[in-house]
Amino acid sequence: MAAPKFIEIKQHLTELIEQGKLAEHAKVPSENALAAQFECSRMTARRALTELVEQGVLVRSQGQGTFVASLKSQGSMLTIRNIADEVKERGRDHRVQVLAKTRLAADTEVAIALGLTPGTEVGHTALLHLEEGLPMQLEHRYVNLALVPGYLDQDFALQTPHEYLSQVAPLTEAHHEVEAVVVDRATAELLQLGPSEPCLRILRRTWSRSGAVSFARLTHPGSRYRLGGHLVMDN
Amino acid sequence: MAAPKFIEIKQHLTELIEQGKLAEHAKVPSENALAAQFECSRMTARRALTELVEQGVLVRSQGQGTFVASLKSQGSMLTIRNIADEVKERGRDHRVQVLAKTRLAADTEVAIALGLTPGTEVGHTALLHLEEGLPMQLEHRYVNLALVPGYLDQDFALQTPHEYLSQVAPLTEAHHEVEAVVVDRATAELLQLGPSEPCLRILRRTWSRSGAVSFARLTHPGSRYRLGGHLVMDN
DNA sequence: ACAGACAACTTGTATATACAAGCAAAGATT
DNA sequence: AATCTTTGCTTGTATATACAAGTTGTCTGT
Repeated sequence: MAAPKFIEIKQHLTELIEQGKLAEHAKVPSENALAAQFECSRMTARRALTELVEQGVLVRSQGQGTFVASLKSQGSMLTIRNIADEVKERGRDHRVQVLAKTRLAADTEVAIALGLTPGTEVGHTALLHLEEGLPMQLEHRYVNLALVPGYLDQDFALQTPHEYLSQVAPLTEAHHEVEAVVVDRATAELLQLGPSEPCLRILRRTWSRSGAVSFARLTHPGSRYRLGGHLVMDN
Repeated sequence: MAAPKFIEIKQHLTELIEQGKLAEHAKVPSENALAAQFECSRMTARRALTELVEQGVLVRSQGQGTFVASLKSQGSMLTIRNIADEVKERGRDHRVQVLAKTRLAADTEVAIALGLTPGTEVGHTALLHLEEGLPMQLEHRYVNLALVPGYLDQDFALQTPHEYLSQVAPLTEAHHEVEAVVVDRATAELLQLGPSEPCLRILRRTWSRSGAVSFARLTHPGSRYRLGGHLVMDN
């Protein structure tokens, strides 16, 4: 099945940039030129360009044109890391305790995050990730079983959800939010928090081609975890 | 002069959410309903909704509708944002209180962050950023005066450090870290925190061509601020 | 009471068209 | 040679229209 036209145009331009055929700061074909080339309307071409602008790939200016941006993004905030890999890169031991693995009816927050009707059954896992025997992440994850029917059959002590989902529903898009929170007593005990210790909470939704696959709540002890990010402008 | 219609619709919806007339997870009027209400085309209403979705204010699902996402303030990890712009994009008023503006000798942490010898004099500013009169960021910033001699001559009630530094030392690289922290009593009072409320702290170092320019500690009330990020993989 | 069909609603994608506003290049005038 | 005007290009905003795809509610038949 053919992708939408605006997706084709986005992919085309992204490939030109990746292959060096459109260098940084180079002028990109105009909306009219792309419309002619792809035999679509100017508004369809415009949508492709607008989305690439929002992704930081292009920049544009009324009257002047559209240009390849120079920003390249790196760092753990900008990619979706497998937590086992993060820990191993630090030369540390990673273990998982599987606390729960059930089907349950999606509440409103989970349903909206996954684009489902509230009450729809989803797969839910609760995992405690340990680094050198010390808890450093409590992961609650909700997965759309229509897209990943085998999710609850996996042994997540042996393979992280991220690893499994990467195989069966490769990531195409992610949205995440980071906040500082105070957690409930049970979570505080699981994570072995100090008194009044805050947590860093990451809400992460991921999509594959077929739709929203996973909604994860990742909770880290504030004293033992921080996120890093690194932006480089190549000028 | 009137704002574009799609901007009016965005502001209208943002106000409803802020005033509590549209609660978290509430259903938002449909594209057709908004088009009728604002006497515009469905595509214009759609553009307003689409942009609010991209800002993380709304979430939507084909066939189900459009819903209010989280009410927490959001920033972006993917770009280095000017906080005044973040606040204004939410249709909110941004003010700055200048708490301190001095030269001081860099301690070890600051010196390392800026690539200087401890004891070197740097420019230091302490600013309280307010959104609708409510504190939402305490900014401590240390700037290398060798690279930006005019830093302490600026009026940061009128122009944020980010805006000024963008002019005189354009950003080429940034590194940041995000953590959840408990702050000292003075900071808690400045930010008007609730009891035991944690904070989201962002440590941000930025470089221009000539070297490390700025080291900023940004502290946000955990109850009123979260960071968002959006990744798209073109596979 | 339940299941299936259908209608009505929603968002998603797309096209054609029009005018506004900004910018740059070319041509005309001084 | 310099300046001004005009033209042609660009992006920005907007509308009308159409069909696709997903969801929900209602109605009908069993």
